Amino acid sequence: MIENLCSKKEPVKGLKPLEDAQPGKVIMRFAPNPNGPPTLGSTRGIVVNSEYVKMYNGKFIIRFDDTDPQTKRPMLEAYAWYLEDCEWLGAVPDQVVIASDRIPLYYKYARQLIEQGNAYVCFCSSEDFKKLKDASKPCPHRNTSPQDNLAHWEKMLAGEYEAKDAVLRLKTDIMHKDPAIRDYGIFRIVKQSHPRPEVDEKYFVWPLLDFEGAIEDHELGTTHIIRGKDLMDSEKRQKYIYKYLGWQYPKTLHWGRIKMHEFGKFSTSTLRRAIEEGEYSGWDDPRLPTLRAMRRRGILPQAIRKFMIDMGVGETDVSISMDTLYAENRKIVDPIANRYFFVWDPVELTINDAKPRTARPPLHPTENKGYRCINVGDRVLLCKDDVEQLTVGSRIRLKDLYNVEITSLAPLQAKYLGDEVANLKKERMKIIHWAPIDGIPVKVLSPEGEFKGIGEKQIATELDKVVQFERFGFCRIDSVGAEIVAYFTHK
RNA sequence: GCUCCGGUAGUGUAGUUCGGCCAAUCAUUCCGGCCUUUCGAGCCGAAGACUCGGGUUCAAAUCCCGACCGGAGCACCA
Repeated sequence: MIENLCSKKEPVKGLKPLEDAQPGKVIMRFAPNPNGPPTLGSTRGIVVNSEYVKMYNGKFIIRFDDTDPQTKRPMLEAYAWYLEDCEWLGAVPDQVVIASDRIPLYYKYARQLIEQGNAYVCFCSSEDFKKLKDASKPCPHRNTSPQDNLAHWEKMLAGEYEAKDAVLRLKTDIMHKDPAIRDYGIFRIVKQSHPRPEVDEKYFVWPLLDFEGAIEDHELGTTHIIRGKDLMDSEKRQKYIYKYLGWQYPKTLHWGRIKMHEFGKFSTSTLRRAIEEGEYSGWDDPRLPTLRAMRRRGILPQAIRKFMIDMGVGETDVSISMDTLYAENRKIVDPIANRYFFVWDPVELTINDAKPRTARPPLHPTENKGYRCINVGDRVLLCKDDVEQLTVGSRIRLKDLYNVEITSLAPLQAKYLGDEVANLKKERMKIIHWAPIDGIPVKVLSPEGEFKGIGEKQIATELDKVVQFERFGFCRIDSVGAEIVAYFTHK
């Protein structure tokens, strides 16, 4: 009873239940065109689809919709990138399908539709057809007999027509009130080789998305489709195919556009060009919204999953800030990241009367993870930013070392003031971090540019881990050598 | 031009299906305070929204109509 009263108010966490979802029977797919690496945008499709499949103990399929060798030409490496990134995200597919391997299957159904009189080969120019279509008028080829259409189709397949000479259209309803639905094209001629060597120049006739997707969704047994709002019309179009073939259409869900504040509009093709021109270092340049870049920067897959799942499936277009993703990541990373000193734009400070000693700052302020050891003589390095705040007489605390008082600015010198930590606040002493003069050079690559400086030698033990450079931010240690390269994660 | 979809705080999101329990959820952001040998974390507090106008109703964020705003489709792209 009491539970009843309280339950109504409880907010539903996670994804909402799927309509008509039978546990164990749900089949969903993520269908990218591998014409570039996965980005944060694609990630939504990977995470949400795979999460639903997990919820219902179903089957998750990745299907490469790579049926355009020309305009949105697939990139050979990207097939593997998608699989890698899916695995990283904890969304290992139960099945992988490549559309360009299954062209004969599409031909089979095309033939069936032609024989039924539900598809016809159209020789209109696209402009002419559009005019007729917009006026709800059938084109002259609409009434061609199935026999003749079949003959034309065979010629298409044999390469006897050139690109743009002919297309195969589905007969829908030329009077349909929505012009987007009327007799749309399902196959066109593209005489260009496919990037996959297995396919290469095998085909002259390629299916268009609505056809390829419709056939595959049925063949794969897809029960639920989640796709962008921009493909809402696809459902209306594809239902004609399903009707003609006597199939049952999957349940659909749509989401709006997702845009990240920090990344303006970008398309895979413009990014690709910018990379080729050297504007970016590669697809994992920390300034890019690709998953590879996120991974390199130390954004953890769990954070991305949570971020995407919390966003849910809404038809509203969303424009979201990376801060939210960073907040999720910080929650995960903060308790496990070891702390280190990294001094950018270093300036040397000499403590005239200092005795050598070994500083032992904790690896973590709250977790009991041990200490790091830094040997200090009579000189340390400070950040230029901090030094600029100093005047002769400034008293500062060198974090986890000792207190000093500035005695000279140029050269920068100080005198030892004691180890006492109790009165720092009372004396309003600023606590600043430092680095040993024999530290290791560190370069940090961040979306805002590069930071160069010196860090503790022990950072070299953290390869591939996310650490926190105190008073700087979290970073992933990318490579270790004479110089350490780190990728900035977030504050 | 034709067609479709959406509009809850700065940003996401819950609630909209089957009107009342919504003076509206949660998170993030921002601000204030506490704590802390990091400008991190933690703790406490505060601010902040139903696009507008009509209608139906005892009662509307929720239903209807209109306007406005935003997005999308009408490709031989995906």
